[in-house]
Amino acid sequence: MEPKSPKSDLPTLEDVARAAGVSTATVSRTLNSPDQVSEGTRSRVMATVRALRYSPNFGARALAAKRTNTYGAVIPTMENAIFARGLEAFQKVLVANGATMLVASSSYDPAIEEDQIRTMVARGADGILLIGTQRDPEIYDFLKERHIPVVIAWTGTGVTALSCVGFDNEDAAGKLAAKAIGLGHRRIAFISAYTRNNDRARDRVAGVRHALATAGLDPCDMPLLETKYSIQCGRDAFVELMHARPRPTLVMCGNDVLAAGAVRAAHELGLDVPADVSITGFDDIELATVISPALTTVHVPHRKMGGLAAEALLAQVRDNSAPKQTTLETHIVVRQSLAPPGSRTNEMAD
Amino acid sequence: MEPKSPKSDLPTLEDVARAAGVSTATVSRTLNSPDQVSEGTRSRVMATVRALRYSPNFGARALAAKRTNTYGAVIPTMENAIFARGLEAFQKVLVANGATMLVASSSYDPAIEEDQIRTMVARGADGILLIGTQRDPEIYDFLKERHIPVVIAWTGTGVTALSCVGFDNEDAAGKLAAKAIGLGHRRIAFISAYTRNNDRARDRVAGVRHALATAGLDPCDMPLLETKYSIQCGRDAFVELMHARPRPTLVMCGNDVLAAGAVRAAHELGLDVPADVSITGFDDIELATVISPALTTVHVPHRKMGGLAAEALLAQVRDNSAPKQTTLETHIVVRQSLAPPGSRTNEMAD
DNA sequence: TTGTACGCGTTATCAA
DNA sequence: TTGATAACGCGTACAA
Repeated sequence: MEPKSPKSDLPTLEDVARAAGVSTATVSRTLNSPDQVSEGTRSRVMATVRALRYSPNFGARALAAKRTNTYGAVIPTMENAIFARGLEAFQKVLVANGATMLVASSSYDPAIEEDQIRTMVARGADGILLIGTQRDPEIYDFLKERHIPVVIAWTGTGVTALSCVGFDNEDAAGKLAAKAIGLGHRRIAFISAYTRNNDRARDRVAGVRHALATAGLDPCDMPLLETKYSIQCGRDAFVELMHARPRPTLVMCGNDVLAAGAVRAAHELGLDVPADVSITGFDDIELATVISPALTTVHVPHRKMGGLAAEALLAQVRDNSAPKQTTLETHIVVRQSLAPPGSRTNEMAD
Repeated sequence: MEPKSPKSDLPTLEDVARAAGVSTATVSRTLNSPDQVSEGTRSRVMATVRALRYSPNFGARALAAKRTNTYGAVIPTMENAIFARGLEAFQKVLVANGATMLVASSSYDPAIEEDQIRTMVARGADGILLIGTQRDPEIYDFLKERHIPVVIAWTGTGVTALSCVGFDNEDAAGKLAAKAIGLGHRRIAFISAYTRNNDRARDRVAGVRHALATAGLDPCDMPLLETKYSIQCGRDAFVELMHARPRPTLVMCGNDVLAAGAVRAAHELGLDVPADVSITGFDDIELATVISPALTTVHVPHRKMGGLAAEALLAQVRDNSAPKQTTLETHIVVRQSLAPPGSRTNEMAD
């Protein structure tokens, strides 16, 4: 072993202080609360800072200030457009406020997620963004014990002591189902993401069932398939559901990705969408607009959610403000994939 | 000001040491290099660590060890599937090695990117992942001066002193163009992402031009439109290109997103793809398989790139190994959007 | 407005 | 194998 990491020879606060002919305290103040320093010294110090290309040492700063200005985000995966969007917005707000983002993904695995959360804490995250409420309660105690503010996104229900910014998955899915029922659909099938560790997915199923019951239909009659998050899986599930006789007139999907797979499968089976079978999605990602027919789906304000989550977290950390629950509105986006059952219209849709 | 952030009352190394009846040094060793500690004390210390729910203080650790085990990734945007994939893989490898990822996005803005890079450094990143080579040379000096290893991804050309893991954008685009020319295409147009701060985009254009020249065609004749990264922009660009007479028989796109927009525009114009006009993409993201016709495109191993980038960075930081250039292979994925020109079974073109 | 001086929680060197 | 103890670089009462 030799020079190792000669990260040394970098100027320190003291170097700057000496060069500028002031104390380290003054340099520190100049950097952190400029208005406590007189115009003259301030500019002199700043000049020296630039001249020496000084940059504060992160560890030292964190140690002394007990704050890292770093926030963690633990999400299922970045490869899902809805989280990518949310994260991007989360990060932008953070940066706009001089903070930085740590990211970890859990692959929807609760054990990994817990690990990642602990890692975030160990890495000195000042606050943490989590997706959904579904996890071992112990982890919440852990976070509380360490006074780490948390904001939960993508779910707006069932959260009390924590900040959250989300929407009502159940209600949104229910409204879409109600609309379809109003159109005349009775035989409705559902393709869902795995509900085991996913409260959002579960809520969406529940919403549809509720709508069914409200319409006097038996929710238990609804064929339901759970599967992984991928186009291919949506495709396979759709094929399987189409074996039922009589066939469903509508296949609702827990998200747009599954719905895209369903649409493809329909084409492969020689079925016209929506003439032979209607399909709906959820999320309203770009994908929904690109396939044909374009998906009727539920629009979820992912970016807004990410941005608000960051603001909520920052408020808790910087202003020590209380946790706040925010519920955002969703709305149904009507496109071509949903039509009344058995409606073989000609393809001149708008 | 009041209690602020009572992040106190957390156990420290010293607390553990006292409780376990050993010195702080021993506790530290137990945690960081267990094999330097005897079996007996080790288990005793570990027990106390668990009992006290001790977790090392990040700032203190970073200050003393001069290392954060944190790596930064500065990318154009997470909302682009290719970067999301790469990042996900990058992060996974990092986690597998006990490290954590910081993320910042630049929105393709060089000034913002530079800022983010500096922030990463200020946040104590041990190494940094950058996309492409295109940036102010000064920033490289800055990084070198601070001994921060860098790995550049998405480009495999023109890098010498730094680690990189990428592929030959020019060559890949050239091969696809050559294939199309072989199919008989002569009037080829190109829709590119803005090339101004994007070496990948520029290389792809260059590759096509080169293929044209090789085939005895004049590269300057190729209509070229630069636009933003979005389906809508791809759509608009395509419409504009189709005003030319004679029309191009093939519109190549710098990426799959633009190509998806082009395909949509073709439909809107009543043009059949590929009978009336062929379209190609680049990247091979899921989108390419979902639209119809599915895109003939260039497959780029985004995940592999991200994973290798992490390994390269870790190697440089932990083993102080030398920068390494890695070039990955791409290949053409043949789907339905590219066919010989005028291959409409019957009917004449205007 | 500025300076002094201490403490923050670890790591790592050196002895024992 | 273990223990003292000196850095590490900065923030911040407190004093001037």
